[in-house]
Amino acid sequence: MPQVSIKDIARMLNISIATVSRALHDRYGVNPETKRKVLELAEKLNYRPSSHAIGLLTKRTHTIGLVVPEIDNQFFSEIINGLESVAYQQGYNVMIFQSQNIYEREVKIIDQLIGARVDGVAISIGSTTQDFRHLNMLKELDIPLAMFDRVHDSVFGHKIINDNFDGGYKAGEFLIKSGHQRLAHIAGPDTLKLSRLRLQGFKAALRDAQVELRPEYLVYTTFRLEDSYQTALDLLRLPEPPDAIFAVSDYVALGVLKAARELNLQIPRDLALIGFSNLSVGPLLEPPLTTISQHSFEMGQVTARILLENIESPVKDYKPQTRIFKPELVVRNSV
Amino acid sequence: MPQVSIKDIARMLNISIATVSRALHDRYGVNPETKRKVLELAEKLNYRPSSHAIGLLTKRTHTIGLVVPEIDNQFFSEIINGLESVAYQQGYNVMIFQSQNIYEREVKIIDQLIGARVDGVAISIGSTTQDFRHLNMLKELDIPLAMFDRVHDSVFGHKIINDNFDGGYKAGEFLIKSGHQRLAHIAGPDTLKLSRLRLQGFKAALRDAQVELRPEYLVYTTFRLEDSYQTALDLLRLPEPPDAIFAVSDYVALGVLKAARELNLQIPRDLALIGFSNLSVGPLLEPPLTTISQHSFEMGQVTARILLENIESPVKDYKPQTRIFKPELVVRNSV
DNA sequence: AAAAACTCCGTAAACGTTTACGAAACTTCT
DNA sequence: AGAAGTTTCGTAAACGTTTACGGAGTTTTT
Repeated sequence: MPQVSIKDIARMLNISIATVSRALHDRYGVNPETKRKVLELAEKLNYRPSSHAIGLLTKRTHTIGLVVPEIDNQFFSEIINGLESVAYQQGYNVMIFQSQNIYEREVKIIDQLIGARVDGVAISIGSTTQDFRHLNMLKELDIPLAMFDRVHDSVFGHKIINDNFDGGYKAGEFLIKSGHQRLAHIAGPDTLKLSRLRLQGFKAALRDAQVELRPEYLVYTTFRLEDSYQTALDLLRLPEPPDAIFAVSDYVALGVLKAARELNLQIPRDLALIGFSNLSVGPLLEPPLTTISQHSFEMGQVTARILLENIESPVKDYKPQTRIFKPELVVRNSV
Repeated sequence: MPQVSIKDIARMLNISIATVSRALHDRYGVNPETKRKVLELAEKLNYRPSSHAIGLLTKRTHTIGLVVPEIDNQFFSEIINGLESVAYQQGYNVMIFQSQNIYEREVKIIDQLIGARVDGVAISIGSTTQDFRHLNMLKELDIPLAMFDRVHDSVFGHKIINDNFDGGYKAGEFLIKSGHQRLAHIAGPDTLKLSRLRLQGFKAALRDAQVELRPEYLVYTTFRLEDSYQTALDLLRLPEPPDAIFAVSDYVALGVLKAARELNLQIPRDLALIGFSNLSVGPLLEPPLTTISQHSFEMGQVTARILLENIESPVKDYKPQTRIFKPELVVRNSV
């Protein structure tokens, strides 16, 4: 049998739908006997209220839409968990979508979220997105928006970000303090703001310590393992290779690790290595990977809090908030 | 300004909602001029159809609900990606939920999915779930159900599973073929069927090769890294330690790796190690991890296909299908 | 010039739910 | 016994959309 509605129950019990509704909601003024019958039948028929009907009527869905580039990325899945933990606690539920870094898909997802009349949207913008109209549309529709990690200045909404500059700085600083001079950086795509900032922070640390960054020691890669492995290999095969590498992410650092093993380089003896993100496998690598940690779970929590506060407060025109998280150096044995 | 409806557009243009609806859907019999005006205004006002209204009316949502224990688990996120790829292609979208292996949450999610009137449900059952009424309810409500990886016999629905017995068998067989005799197994919780099956397969391989499995070489652990590390440590500190370990998962194998390093054991010289799942970091470990691979992406695709076929076909009482995937040995250097 | 056909559009019902309003029926008070 | 209050319930509108049906107005046919 298909889904049962409040109408069906009313008909079967020969009462009105209003009474059924009241009984189900434990409202005042309904005969205990009637109520018992309603609840019993509802239970028996597996009645579940239609969120469509309720959403249509109340214009509230108690749902927030969450868009990430990809979920098979520990950083994002930790953020998701943080965000969900807060949302559930406040009686909201979370619809998760992946943009796969494909612009068209991101737009389509946003359209769907608008269509689903979610109460708010949290997003980490895909790397290929250049046009932000779909996001700014949310403001016009009075749908609160929170961006995390991958944000953009031209978009109206809350921003919860990492201080990537600071992370890069800390990485450079630590490598220098550990006695290294020939520092290299394997950077991420220049189109990504986080790549640029980590690089800038790194450069600033070298400048402050008056350490030179040789041009050939600054190389770029994508986040694919093959690429970072190849890039690292090229870097380490230079006539005069670096004695320390700051990798833009732990994933990339894994590529370096592989390349170093290939060349029979001992880490940290021959080469110091520091990553970024604090992957959970980090401590289990040989050697355990020194890295910059990003408070991902907490970022998710804060994103949810800011968004929910915005949703629950009746203010029409909200002031976007910005929260910046300072990354943290996690010292293990790779430096 | 808040969300615009078809009514608003009709009012502004002094036409009826029916005409607006027809114009938007490119239906026959609407004046090109009128149509132009409608489309223009809809575009200008960022009109998006309410999925609630449509869902209410048509009883179809083109949405499937996906429930996994956790997404920060590569196996599941690969399945999700496989499932999404097929679903999107067929014009469906996917709502992802995490049960966190908490029974109450799983029930609540199912209730929500019923309330949201999704067209179908795909689930990997949480490890703590003992009561399956919430899942069997789906059948009563004519909502197609597909279970993947963690299924249960008493639930009516499609089943897409791994042959975990075969995986365990292959692991044991390979270790023996590689010349090892003192084989150990670090098993997962006995409550999980996949743990029991991998163990049984492993045992069968030993039996077939007439290799003894010493009682002290069979130990249990959870999937937490700390636990598997400790368990491995205890195992390797036995007076006569094993010379080969089959770990119930790659995560657990990581714990073994750590323990082995702690004890200065060389892998594969002093100890052979084989995992299960084929984590993406596997090839980057030292040594690269031999493992049993599970075709996760493909499992997701098949789950989607079976579910969608069921959804699109008008058959009322469907026959549950079962698809069994054979895992595959991936030989690297840890054996 | 009337009939027929076609073009374009509006009316209304339906989906499932909540809730304001009001109306019976019953109980209590004076 | 009538007034007043209480308990219990039903009516109806609204949310946004699709679609069957029918009705004008216009064009074509005979």
